Amino acid sequence: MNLKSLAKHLGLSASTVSRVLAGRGDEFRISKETQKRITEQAVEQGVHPDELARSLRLRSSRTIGLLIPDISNPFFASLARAVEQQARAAGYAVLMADSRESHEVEATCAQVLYHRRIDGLIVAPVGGQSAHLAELHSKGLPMAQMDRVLKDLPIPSVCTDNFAAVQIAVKHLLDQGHTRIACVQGKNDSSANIDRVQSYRDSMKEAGITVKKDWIIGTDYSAEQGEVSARKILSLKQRPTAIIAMGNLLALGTLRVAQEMKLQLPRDLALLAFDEAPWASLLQPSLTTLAQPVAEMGAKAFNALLACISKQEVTPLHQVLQPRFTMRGSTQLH
Amino acid sequence: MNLKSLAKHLGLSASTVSRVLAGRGDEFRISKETQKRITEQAVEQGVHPDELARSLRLRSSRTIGLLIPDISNPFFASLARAVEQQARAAGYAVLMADSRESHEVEATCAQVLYHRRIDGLIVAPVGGQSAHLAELHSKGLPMAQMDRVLKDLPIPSVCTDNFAAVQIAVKHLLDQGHTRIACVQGKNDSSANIDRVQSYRDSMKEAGITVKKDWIIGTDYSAEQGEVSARKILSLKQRPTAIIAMGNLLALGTLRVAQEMKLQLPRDLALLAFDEAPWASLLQPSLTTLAQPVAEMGAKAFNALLACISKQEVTPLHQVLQPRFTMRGSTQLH
DNA sequence: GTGAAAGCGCTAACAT
DNA sequence: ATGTTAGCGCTTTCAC
Repeated sequence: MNLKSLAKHLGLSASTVSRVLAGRGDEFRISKETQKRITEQAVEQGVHPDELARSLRLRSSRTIGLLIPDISNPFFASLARAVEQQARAAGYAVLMADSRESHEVEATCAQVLYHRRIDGLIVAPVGGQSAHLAELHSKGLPMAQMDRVLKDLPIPSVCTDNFAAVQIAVKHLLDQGHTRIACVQGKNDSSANIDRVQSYRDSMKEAGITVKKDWIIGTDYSAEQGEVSARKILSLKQRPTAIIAMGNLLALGTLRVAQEMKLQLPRDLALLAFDEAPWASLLQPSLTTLAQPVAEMGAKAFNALLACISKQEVTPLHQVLQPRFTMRGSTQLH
Repeated sequence: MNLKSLAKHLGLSASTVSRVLAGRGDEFRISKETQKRITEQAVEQGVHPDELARSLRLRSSRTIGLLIPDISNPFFASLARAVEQQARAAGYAVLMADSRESHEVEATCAQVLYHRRIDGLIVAPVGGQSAHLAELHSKGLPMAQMDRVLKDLPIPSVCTDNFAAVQIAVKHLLDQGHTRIACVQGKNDSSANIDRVQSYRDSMKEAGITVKKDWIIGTDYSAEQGEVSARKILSLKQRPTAIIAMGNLLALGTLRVAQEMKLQLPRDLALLAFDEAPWASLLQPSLTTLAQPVAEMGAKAFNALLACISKQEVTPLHQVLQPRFTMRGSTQLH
């Protein structure tokens, strides 16, 4: 049952029905009586305008794309949730795609979404390459970036202050007397990771400590890779006494190795990790974390996108949110 | 740039271009030369048929809806990932919505998706109420259910064998000498929870143990609720010696309380939980789990939906997958 | 081998 | 205060 047949059934034109159903009856001075007739019948027959047809006609689908590298990572899952909630509240639907940390998948997904006429795209880019996204942006697709930022593109972004976060982390570890501090890093061309590692280098240099090249290891954000990296780091002759894990799954991988090697935290090894997780406080000892404000990040990214869609200026173009540091037992002998 | 303007640019009709771009050039005996001209120009100009317009014309959007109660729960996040992957491989896009465990939100989301002309809907229902979903189903919307099943609806479903899972769990705990076994349950009108609790009751009865009513507590699947429930259970005068948590977050909540009360696992309390999680093996002691085959569940749900969409019979209507039991330290004194 | 025309269901400009 | 018409971009029937 569609709008046109409802119109016929009521002896009215499709336009009139359309106007009333769009809630613009008064605006077009449709008589109260007609309005009532239409609304009542529409409810009774369960008639709603077909969104597909509307989208085509209005040149706007009120749908956004959400492109994420790994929805099974709790950090991104929470981010996705925040975006979806904001979007729904604003009357937008969300086409979700998981790029699986692959540039190729990211590129094809973005294309597919684009051809489905999304009004805008929120992306947590895989990182490293930006041409495929730049192309869509130059074709006029409104976009916003979250978490990871392709800085060569003039696309609004929202991310955590990764510099500040790692500064806090390193300072904390130095305060605890550590000097051999290592990093289990994530995807090494993702902006988040680049910033984190750079901040680590800066902070270490400032403290007068030479960072050995074996102290920064890792290729992606998975628990498996965390294990591999941690195993390398903890097998060094001069074993580091502290590790900063650049993601919650990396921390898990690192912990697995620490247990396997029977290292006692924080005595034999201090561990500090990005991302708050419900299990962080439950480990023995509990895990010191750098929480990223996910809900805020998701919401701000959506708002930035909304601004782009309505051709407004987004200022600042790149928003940086403060992390929350929670000191727990994994780094602190009390 | 669209198909029509490309046609004009080539001095051809839109029909011809459409046919070639749909890969049906040979079928319509379009000359090889024309085909080549079209394909080349299309690539060069980056022309792709507008999916919105196609959907309208073809009466199929090649989009499915995915309605989930809480995407930030790792179990559902993994499920969503599996569905999205299958869908993409089959050329479908996924409109994702999070019902936040609310019937109202679920109902509105389902409506919204329906009016966006999704070809089908995969839902992990909040549970308890089914009328809002039944309505859409009776309107002809192909549907499939995952994890939780509304058994009064003739809609295909895929879920874990919750009966078998809890049977294994209870048997294991009995074998360890426990008799006062309690449940931290999830949403008590979700089918998964109902089955799990029923199986618990059956198994206990079979073992000749009377289940006290204080032994089954809980209202939803969150860590917070897990805490509340566990606190009640562990404050009973005759404290249960074992707890089965019906979800991974519930287990976390329970653990929090156990730590707070300085209970030593498994000596003072045995804990066994649904859902495998990357942190399960890392806790001290590690957590005994009942893993659900999420990837398989997501894939099978999508396949069932696909069958519905193409009007095929789905048999069996309700698929039940076997859980994987992993015995770890939280239930076992060695 | 290719094109013209109709129509998917809607909305907006232009009637009256 | 409401209707008629055109058109969003595509596919398909029918025509030549």
